[in-house]
Amino acid sequence: MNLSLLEQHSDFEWHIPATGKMRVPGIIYAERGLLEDMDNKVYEQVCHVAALPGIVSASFAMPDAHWGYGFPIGGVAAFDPEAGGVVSAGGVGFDISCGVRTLHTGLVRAQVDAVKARLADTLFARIPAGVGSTGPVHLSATKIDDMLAGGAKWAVDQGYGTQADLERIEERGMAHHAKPAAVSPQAKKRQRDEMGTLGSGNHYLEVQEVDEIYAPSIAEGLGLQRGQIVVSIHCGSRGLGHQIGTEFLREMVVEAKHYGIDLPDRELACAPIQSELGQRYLGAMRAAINCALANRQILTHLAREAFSKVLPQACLTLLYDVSHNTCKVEHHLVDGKTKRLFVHRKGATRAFGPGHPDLPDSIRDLGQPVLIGGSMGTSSYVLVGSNEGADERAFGSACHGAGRNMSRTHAAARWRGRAIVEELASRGILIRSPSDRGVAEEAPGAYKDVQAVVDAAQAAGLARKVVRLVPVVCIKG
DNA sequence: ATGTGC
Repeated sequence: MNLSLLEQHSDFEWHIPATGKMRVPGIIYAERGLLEDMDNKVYEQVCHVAALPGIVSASFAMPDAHWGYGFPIGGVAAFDPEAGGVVSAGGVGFDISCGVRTLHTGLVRAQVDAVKARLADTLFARIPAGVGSTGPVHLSATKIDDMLAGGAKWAVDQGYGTQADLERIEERGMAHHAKPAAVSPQAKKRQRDEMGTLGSGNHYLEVQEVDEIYAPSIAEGLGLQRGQIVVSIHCGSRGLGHQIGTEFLREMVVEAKHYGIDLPDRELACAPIQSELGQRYLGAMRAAINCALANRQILTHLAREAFSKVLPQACLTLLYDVSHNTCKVEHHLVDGKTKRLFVHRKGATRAFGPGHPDLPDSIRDLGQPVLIGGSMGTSSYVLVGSNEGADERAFGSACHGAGRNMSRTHAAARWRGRAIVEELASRGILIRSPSDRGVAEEAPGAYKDVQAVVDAAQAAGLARKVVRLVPVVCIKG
């Protein structure tokens, strides 16, 4: 990115003044090195989002931002329905409610090392992974509607997990005001056999060791100690979310001119929040959020079954589950007034600070866990939201992962999946994946340095580092 | 991300 286009406000905050059709400024949180490596497309996309109707405060980008469809991945934007604000399918992303959950296991590293290969093989046999993978659950048309309305709560009611799990999921495991009727038959059909599957791309189930502690008292409060083993699951709403994104994007492009919206880029197709189309998309998107929450809940059940075969002393309890592709209704302070806003986070994590009323009682004083998935073979991090006084950054948001810095095509041409698996195995990290090409596309070298991203997020005041996690076993989609 | 590509 051309830094001469930006106004530097601090080492970690850069502004794009509102010019031309921009209604608000752009704000990018990153240090100089990350910014220099960012595609100029991120700059263009932040500016385009700033031109959408009803946007408030600023168009934000997180330190892991990269070029996405319409909105940058790592983008945050909030819209006021009272001021003609819009909802955008491209602002949520295709993989609606893609997210990460992390589970305690009660195990330490030595216990896993003793059975590591068997654990990897058992998880790989149990966890459906890859393009078009199907799962152990098959849903009739009416059952699908129950799932779309009930989310992880529905999954727990079906026997996949416990009530205690629900406490540690955003919105207690269920998005309200989901409208299964707004989801097309085609989207439902695609999802019938895909519940409890990882999918492909950057999705994974990883066994990790807590390797470093940065904030001892918060780590203790979250139940995290050095040497402990945790499990993280990264996946989303599979074919259903993708189908909903595709269909509404098409409809929003066609309808935009009827609503009098001048699109800076057709990929930013959107509809007024208060319009019929906007409301229908929100209902379908919330159903997809419930699909993703139910999916991660069923995968948790499968992981528990796999652990029980190899390490029966393990007890998998949920630390937290956070979605990073969403549009949510939240109340935030804008120009001294509390407003009801529709906050789009695309490749960005909610990061509420300590004391927020939406956090579970048991961890409210610590702040919301922010789960940052690293690239394959590198570290992941647990952060917590921070309250930087009244000056809440980006509506309480933080980064979501390392962020790509190379296209999938480029990565697949440069690396061989098998060589990467062997190299990681030599370092004690066991990868199991159905796809060599998929592994090559996810080569660690195709991603930004996750440590630089997390350090920038902390320095910018978006969130606070708590622990680092290193991979032991990775089931890769 | 995706029964991967209008």
